[in-house]
Amino acid sequence: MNSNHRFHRYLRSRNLRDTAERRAIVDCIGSLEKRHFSADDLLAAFRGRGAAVSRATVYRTLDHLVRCGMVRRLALGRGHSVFESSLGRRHHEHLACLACGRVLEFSSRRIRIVLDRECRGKHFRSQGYDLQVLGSCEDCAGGPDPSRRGRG
Amino acid sequence: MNSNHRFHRYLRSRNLRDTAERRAIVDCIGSLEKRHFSADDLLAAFRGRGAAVSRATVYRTLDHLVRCGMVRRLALGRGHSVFESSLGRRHHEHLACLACGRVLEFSSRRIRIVLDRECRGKHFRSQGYDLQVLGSCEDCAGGPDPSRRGRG
DNA sequence: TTTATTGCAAATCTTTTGCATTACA
DNA sequence: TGTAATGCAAAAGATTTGCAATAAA
Repeated sequence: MNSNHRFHRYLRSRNLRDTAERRAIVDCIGSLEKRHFSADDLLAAFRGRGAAVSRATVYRTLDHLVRCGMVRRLALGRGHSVFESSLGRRHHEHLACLACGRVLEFSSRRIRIVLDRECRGKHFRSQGYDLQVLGSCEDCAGGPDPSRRGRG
Repeated sequence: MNSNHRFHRYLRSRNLRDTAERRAIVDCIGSLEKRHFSADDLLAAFRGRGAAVSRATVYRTLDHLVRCGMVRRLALGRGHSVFESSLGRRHHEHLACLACGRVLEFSSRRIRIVLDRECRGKHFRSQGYDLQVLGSCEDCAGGPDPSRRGRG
């Protein structure tokens, strides 16, 4: 498995251990239907399949996955992190509907170019970026309810 | 005061009340030295000047200010919101240094154009957007975590 | 007078942490 | 065997909420 192999290399390079729990979490993320998920969604998915991993381990493993670039941590919700598997996906931006929670995506080479130039000019070393447009999608066009921000 | 007047109009249009606490909070934000502040920074500023407003009221008022566009809620920190007064400022992007917390800013017409086009194409009604590049600033070069990490 | 707002404290919610136990390497 | 990882429960934060008292309109 590609993802397991990549994680394995990361763990090994840092003298971390390749545990059953960590592998299970990577697998579980790979099989989630939702592209964007919270730590709690992961826990729920585990419960759903009978398996079990502690909440603490989920958080600790997500940190590793973010650190090694296999998962992105997004700022879509409020009060909690929203994650996204970035395996085999090019960087992309988000259009998040505040009314129904739907998240559309798009990718723009032009934006990447602008940012690269900006960072270079300011001698800023980028480790990645996040861009989200908040508003309402086509279906919710009527009247978005801005008080209902969260749950990505 | 321009900002008080704008807030006043917003309150009035919604049948909300123009209280001393709300006015004090708007004033306090206007006099903060920090451009980016947390709810707690605001509370501290109040304590510093002898005045007092409850934590709950600060949160409730910040919500209103965000709703009426006088304050932006940023996703710079983790676990808490960072706010920024948007009065009299054009939209801008952030380069946030993970090591020292410094936040550089820049503005790009080109990015706005890309986003406008994208939203139009997807019939998405934008209410605003947030773009932040995370990484390390010139002074902190090397970063908090000098591990391998590419892609900007 | 009517009803939104305030302050307080308790409640929520998400994430982190200390520690004894378990299990990779 | 040595040490990192796990699970649990407690802790830590940030934010929200119920409610009685207060104050705009």
